[in-house]
Amino acid sequence: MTDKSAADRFDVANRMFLRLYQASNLLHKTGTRAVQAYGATTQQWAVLGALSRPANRAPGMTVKELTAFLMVSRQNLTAVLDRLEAAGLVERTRVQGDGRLRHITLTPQGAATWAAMQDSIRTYYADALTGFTTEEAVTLYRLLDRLRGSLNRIDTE
Amino acid sequence: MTDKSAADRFDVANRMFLRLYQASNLLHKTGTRAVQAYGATTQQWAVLGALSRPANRAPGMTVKELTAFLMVSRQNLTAVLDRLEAAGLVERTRVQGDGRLRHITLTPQGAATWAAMQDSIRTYYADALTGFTTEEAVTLYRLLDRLRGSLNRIDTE
DNA sequence: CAGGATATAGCAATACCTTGACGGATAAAT
DNA sequence: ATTTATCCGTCAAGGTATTGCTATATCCTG
Repeated sequence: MTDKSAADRFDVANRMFLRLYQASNLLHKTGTRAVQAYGATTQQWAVLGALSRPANRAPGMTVKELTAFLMVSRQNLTAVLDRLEAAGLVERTRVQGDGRLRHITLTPQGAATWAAMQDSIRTYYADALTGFTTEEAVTLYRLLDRLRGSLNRIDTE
Repeated sequence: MTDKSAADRFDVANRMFLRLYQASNLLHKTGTRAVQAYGATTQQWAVLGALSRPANRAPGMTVKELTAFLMVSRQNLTAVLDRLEAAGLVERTRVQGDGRLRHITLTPQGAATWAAMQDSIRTYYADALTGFTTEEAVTLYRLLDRLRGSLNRIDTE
């Protein structure tokens, strides 16, 4: 029956989005606790992680690139960067050739902090994925990636 | 090799949590936009949804039950309930037999608003799950449910 | 060179989320 | 009956997230 399957789909969506909401809140709660010894939060962790990737390590990333990568608003990211800059973990430098841009780079202290955080992050990931096979984790990643894609489509329409 | 699979697992976890972070932000952004005509947000939507379930419709839910259901702090929920109460959508009433408790119930206006929101919610769910089979949505729900469980275990340890 | 698009930045308003601490009212246990 | 525990609200501080508006550069195109 079409009615029944439509009702099922609605019910599944309802439960799924509630779990997404709960899991996200728990991620920030437990994740921030995992790195609080370094004075960081999950969002700051995400920014440091983005900047520490080999391809972005040397040249840094512009604010625009960071907002595109993390999918957050510029106004929100500015505040996070302010805190990271105040903590001495990140630096904003003007770009030669295009004065509008500022490249966000890790400071030596930021790189050291990121390196020091790795053990805690490893432990956190291991704890969070207890009971998950790597294949299941990959499946979850792919489904979340597609959901992100469809939500992003809704957003930019 | 143990090293290789451990590195893979770390990498998968890293990508998966970034997608969770992004999808969650997009959920609140696009979801709130979907119900903003009713003056609601995704969190208020979640509260109204909890209260409108048949089992909880008549007696209402205590603050403690709501915080357990939504997995948010009491202090946070109080503010959300204040806004819903100010909007006339929910009511706090003292419970006979146990004066410590307050039952949160939908007002007639709250029930009407919830009913009116259903079309927008249906459309939103359909849009968000475009490209997903119902089976895939179920798989995502189950994986998120397990992730929520393991994060909750981390939280309460 | 003028005009439009881009990039950064600040300010304001609103809402959500956490932790911690304090207090009042009520109920349960000793 | 006194102590202990539970439920709820409040105040405070810190951080994250959105939208909307304004401003200041800079770059590119016509």
